[in-house]
Amino acid sequence: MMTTVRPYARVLDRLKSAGLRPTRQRLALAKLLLEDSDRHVTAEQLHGEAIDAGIKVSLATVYNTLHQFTKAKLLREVVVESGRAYFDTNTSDHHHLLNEDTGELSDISDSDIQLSQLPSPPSGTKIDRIDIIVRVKSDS
Amino acid sequence: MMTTVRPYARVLDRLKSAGLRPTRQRLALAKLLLEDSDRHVTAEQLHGEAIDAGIKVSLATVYNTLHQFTKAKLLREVVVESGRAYFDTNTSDHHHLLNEDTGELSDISDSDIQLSQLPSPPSGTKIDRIDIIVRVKSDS
DNA sequence: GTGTTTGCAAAGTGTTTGCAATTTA
DNA sequence: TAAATTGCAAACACTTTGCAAACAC
Repeated sequence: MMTTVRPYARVLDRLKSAGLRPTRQRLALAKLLLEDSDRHVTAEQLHGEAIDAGIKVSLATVYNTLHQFTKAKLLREVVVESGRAYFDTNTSDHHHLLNEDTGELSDISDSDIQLSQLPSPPSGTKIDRIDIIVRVKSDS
Repeated sequence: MMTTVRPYARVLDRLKSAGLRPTRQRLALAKLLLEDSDRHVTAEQLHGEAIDAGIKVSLATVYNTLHQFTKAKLLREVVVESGRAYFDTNTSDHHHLLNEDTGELSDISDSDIQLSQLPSPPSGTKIDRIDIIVRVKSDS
């Protein structure tokens, strides 16, 4: 019992400290998402998982929730292709490897990639974030 | 006269060597696109420019043409946000700087950014391309 | 109770497709 | 004239929105 209660409490605290009311749907989605630390999901995928898990939630709410979580820094949005939004449960500094054949997206830890030279940002601006996507394909 | 004929011929040759029939629409779009070397356009933008220039072309044809040009390596697609495709007239190795406040996208030359360490691609795959997007915002 | 959140369906993007009419070589 | 290309409208995938009902505090 403890083993199920503890992660639930952890998720609840994370929602609370993000200023998000721990509603039934948000808690359930947060549990699905935040329990694992290296997930890349689309809204559609997460909705499917929630339904499979017996959670009654609409796709619109999944979208809204994903954006609220992103704004609260519980998630990060990754843009790899136009027309589909991926959300990453790993919010620490890191980059991505995309298999163009399979569409599979995986993390590259910040320490596995080194930028030794950077342009200086135009005056009046500062660097918000640097996204690196290493696109690979079958070498056959 | 010469000054207008020459770029037209250049564009015509580029279409021909890409194996694309130089139709009226393709020639016109190619002229709009390929004359300048650092453009980032959306289909909608280019369609607007074509109409303004008095070229009769449909949005569907603009989309088709952009994709044909991309396949023929006359353009390169840049993914900066989900839900909108940008096409870059600069097909050489380079990266991008995105102003998140204005949406403005500009080039970073390959020599202004140095990757000193890279992960090795998973076995059976090879690196196709590395996309780096430096996202900046107002520092106020 | 009061303000927030939800679900639904409807509307909104941006993009692609099917097919008859047109154009090109 | 044969094959490729075009335009249109309709279909598409993904995402957002408006609003009444349900819920959390």
